[in-house]
Amino acid sequence: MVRTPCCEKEGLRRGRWTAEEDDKLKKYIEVYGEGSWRSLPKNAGLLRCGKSCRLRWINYLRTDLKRGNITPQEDETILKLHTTLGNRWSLIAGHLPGRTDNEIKNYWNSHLSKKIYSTAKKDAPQKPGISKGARSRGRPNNKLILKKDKTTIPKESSGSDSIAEEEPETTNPKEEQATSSGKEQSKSDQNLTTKDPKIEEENWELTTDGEKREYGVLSTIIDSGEWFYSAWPSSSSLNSNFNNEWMNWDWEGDGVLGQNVCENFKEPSSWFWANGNTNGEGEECR
DNA sequence: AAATACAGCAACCGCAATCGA
DNA sequence: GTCGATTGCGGTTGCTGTATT
Repeated sequence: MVRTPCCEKEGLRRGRWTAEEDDKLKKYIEVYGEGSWRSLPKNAGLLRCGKSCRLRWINYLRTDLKRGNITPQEDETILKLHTTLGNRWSLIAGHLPGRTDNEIKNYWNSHLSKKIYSTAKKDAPQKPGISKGARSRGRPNNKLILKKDKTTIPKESSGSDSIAEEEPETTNPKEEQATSSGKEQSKSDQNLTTKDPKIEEENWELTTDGEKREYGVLSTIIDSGEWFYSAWPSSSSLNSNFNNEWMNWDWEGDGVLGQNVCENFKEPSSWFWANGNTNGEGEECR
């Protein structure tokens, strides 16, 4: 089936919007309301694609938008939500009134991902053969990964939100970027030439002495029985205490999947992040 | 001062989901 | 149930301003 273009491209303007165009769009929507994006440009006297009009309105012209820099509180909220939601920017934006998914996505890509990535790189033990300069403009897959074999798969979970979010191993940067949302998961599934891994996910509440501190997602690969934990602590620390067993977190980046190096891995009951503030420990298990 | 590199972000593109006839 | 149109989302591109050499 041939895709129908969202609008005819001929004669339409592209690129940055002018103040005049903004004004036309704003006035039209104020009178007639949002929607009917396909017919809107013609009716409003704009030489733009309807899709472009919608984007411009949603991201910049809406009156309920909050302008200005992301605050430290918002920064922290984005980090925490990204831990559990992944790259589902619209969902994250839903928790930040006045912010748009595009804004948050840009902020993540230009600020937070770098911040986290540099912390991980600095703190994590270096693997031989990892080229530090290998990553250029690509987006890192900055997620902590914990792997374990089938014998220790926990049976119970504290949540049931099933989100296909993670692929266990990808070396293609393009694939790595597409693993963070359910939608993108299905997208990349379509592109896989090998067997698709079926992943079951469980939300875990990370606590210390009954105090809720953080969330993460425990993903189990059904076929292989492998499982791994994916989360970002707000501290970006690479260590965690797991039933008093110190674990060494590695990170997935530059196409390298990290591994857990501790023995005696037990079913989790309580967690806390060793972020250097909440405790003074943080030794790695080697 | 000019050239180059880099960072930030607005906008575009393609795909999937949803809607409605 | 099917199919085309529309909408929404997330990845990516490329322009622009700023920093560095």
